Amino acid sequence: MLNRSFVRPAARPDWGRRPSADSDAPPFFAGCPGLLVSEFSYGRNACICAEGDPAEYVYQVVRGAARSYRLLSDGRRQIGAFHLPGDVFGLESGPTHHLTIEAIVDTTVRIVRRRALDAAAHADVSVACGLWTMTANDLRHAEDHMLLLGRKTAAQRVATFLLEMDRRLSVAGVVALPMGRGDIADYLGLTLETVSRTVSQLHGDGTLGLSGARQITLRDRERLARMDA
Amino acid sequence: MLNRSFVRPAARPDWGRRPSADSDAPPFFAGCPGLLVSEFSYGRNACICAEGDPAEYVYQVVRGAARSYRLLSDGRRQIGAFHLPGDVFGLESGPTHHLTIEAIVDTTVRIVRRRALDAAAHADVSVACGLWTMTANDLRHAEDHMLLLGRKTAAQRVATFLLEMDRRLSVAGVVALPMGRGDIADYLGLTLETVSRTVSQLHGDGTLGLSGARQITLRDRERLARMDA
DNA sequence: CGCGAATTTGATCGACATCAAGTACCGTGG
DNA sequence: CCACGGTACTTGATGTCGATCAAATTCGCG
Repeated sequence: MLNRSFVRPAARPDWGRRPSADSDAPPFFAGCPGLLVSEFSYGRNACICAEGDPAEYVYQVVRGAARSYRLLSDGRRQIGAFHLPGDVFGLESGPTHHLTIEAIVDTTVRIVRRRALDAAAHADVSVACGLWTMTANDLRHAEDHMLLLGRKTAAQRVATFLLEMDRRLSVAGVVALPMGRGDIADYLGLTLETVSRTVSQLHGDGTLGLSGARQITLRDRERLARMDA
Repeated sequence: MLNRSFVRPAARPDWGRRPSADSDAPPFFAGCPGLLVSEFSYGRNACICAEGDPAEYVYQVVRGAARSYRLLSDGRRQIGAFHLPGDVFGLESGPTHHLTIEAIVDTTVRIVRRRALDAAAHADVSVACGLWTMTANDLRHAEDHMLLLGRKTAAQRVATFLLEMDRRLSVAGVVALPMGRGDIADYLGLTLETVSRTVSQLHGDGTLGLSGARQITLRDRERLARMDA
């Protein structure tokens, strides 16, 4: 039943802390005066926050990527979302995190205290609406993903995934995936072998170009979109 | 591929409109002065709102039940949630609905205008937080459901479903399901035959008591919870 | 009571999982 | 720069769970 190597979340690393600095990622709650933002880095596979932890911080990816997931008792894992540069994650309405979140590669994030954000929301309704909108966007993504997990075929899942990553991180027509086949499989509710086979097939029929397993060129977005249904 | 009869959403019925009245369901945004609440009824399988519609109203179930879902182009359907008495649904942060919502049985809802709610949220931060919290609760449910759809076995899905319905609508130890096997299947990402077989098996081994297909007694919640993993 | 819809049950099929090698890739150290 | 080792990925053979196809039954309701 265990379909992956089971890496227990590591303790939060202390290295990498550095003073807040400007960067090229989009602003994090710009226009909120007095919101203290700091930067923090995590090594590959480091745990950023665990299910059940008090939700003390909200995060924004500056560089790198993260995965958030839930586990079944036997280790089966469902990744609910990938967080890429610019994305905000770890935002909760309640007191604790519902998902475990780990860095996929070496990752730098900005963080703000949840309490500070609450205060800003109370002072300014537009901040409160911003928080609501971010959660609503996450909900919309989850709704789309439920349709994928419940009803799409393996080929459709992979096509949807590639189009999503193309939209979110393609540069010069090339998608440079930060995550491996195992993470993709746990995101799509498949096994890594099925993901690999499906990608190979799309490569074989010319829909994809590959330069290494993680450098993918979408040669036929039309066809991918048609598969997606 | 079509795994269900395909009923196109009916037009919103006009019958059933009645003056706002107190009822036994929990209060709908209690403590918001000047929020005009009215009541509205829908027949079995009537469409309450469709994907893409402007999100003009927010709803609360008074009596009955509703399903919200998305469709693939070939008619495969994924139900994201069931809405039972007391539940608020159709709440959007953006301008349009993302899911189609239909009455499962004859259903009465309370409605408030989305604009009125926005106004109340701007006047009172606690209302804004309440809206955020409701969306966050929906998100949590969706996260749980992604784990179910992506990684649980058929038996685990049915067990999870029965425990959810037990929690949400059991009266005197009996769960009276408003929805049929087809709706359950589209909620759990299975076929109706698989749902039926799994329920039959749980009945056979004494875990469930049945009085008609939709009157279910959970005789062994412990076992269901253990199956659920 | 009788009709149509919902549900159950049975037989078979197929998509994806599992088990099992083999191969490519990448970082490290010689 | 290349050899090495480990991890990630690919590919192949086989198995299985749930889907599909196809009848019975049963249920709910007029």
